Amino acid sequence: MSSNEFEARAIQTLRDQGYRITMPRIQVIRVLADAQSVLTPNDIHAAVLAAQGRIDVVSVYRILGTLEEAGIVHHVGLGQGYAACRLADHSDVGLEHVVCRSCGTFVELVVAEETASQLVQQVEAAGYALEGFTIEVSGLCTSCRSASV
Amino acid sequence: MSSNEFEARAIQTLRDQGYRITMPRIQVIRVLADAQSVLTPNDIHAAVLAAQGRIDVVSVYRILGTLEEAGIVHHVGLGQGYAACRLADHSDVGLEHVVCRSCGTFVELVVAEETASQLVQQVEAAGYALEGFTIEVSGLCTSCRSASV
DNA sequence: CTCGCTGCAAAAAATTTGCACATTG
DNA sequence: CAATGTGCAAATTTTTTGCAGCGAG
Repeated sequence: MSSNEFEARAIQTLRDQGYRITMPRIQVIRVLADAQSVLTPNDIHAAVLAAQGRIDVVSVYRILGTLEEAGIVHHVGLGQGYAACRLADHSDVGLEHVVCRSCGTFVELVVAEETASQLVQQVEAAGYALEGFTIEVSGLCTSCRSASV
Repeated sequence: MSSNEFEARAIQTLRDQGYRITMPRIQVIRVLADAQSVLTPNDIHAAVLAAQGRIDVVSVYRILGTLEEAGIVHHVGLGQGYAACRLADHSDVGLEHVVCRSCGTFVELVVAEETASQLVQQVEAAGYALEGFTIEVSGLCTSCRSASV
């Protein structure tokens, strides 16, 4: 999906859900559409200003909430919290958490050869009502790698 | 791994890496070991106090940093940031991000039938130096579900 | 005894809230 | 025009930093 397609789609989605189409919203959508990286509310605010736009940081927060609710953007990083590594070895592929949105309870799983859909089944079998599913892989991209940061 | 095992292992790990074993550190480890949910630094601080312990929030922050570095705890949620949903449909299994630790660049992938290890290969093929891999599944656990929160 | 770690104090940054005015539909 | 959304001001919360003293090894 191109940047323009994303913008058009996002606006349509907002409209469909009864939200108003306003300049601040368009500006935020545009910044996100063009972004090559994950942005913080602050980043977005700065980007709008840099593009000769005008917006308050507070509005950025509120708009992001709206966009998230409308399913237009993702909040990368489910939440902020620490969890003890209960599983002995997760040096290889990594670890997996099932986090309850309401109480924060989590379960750690080892997933190496299961597919995502199998994983979903397991989670549901464990009694969780699934709401979201995110896989975040962190590392260094090619350019940062060569810059040896 | 039981709560006690976790504590013992964590202390050994710290010792092995040349860190000192101090009361504040033990207290934080103990809270995390007993926790049934993901905790914020604030939560941890409160829990230590509730257990008749004594610690400063600032120390909690610093200790969490140490524990994370030592591989004893995980920081759930790779970071705070928003990303446009570029992929058309991710209503089902979810979406996946590859986020560069340094510049925040990300790539969104669709993963339904790939296994985690296959995914890792893909990521590496895309030029990323893999550092961490987290799958976070969010939903409602059984008890919150019945409480219909 | 020495260096690392902690507490205290304070600054800086991030996020939330209340309210009057502007704007969309 | 009516209701929604925004900006501004300010409070609140979260996180970071500097420094002197305590305590683990």
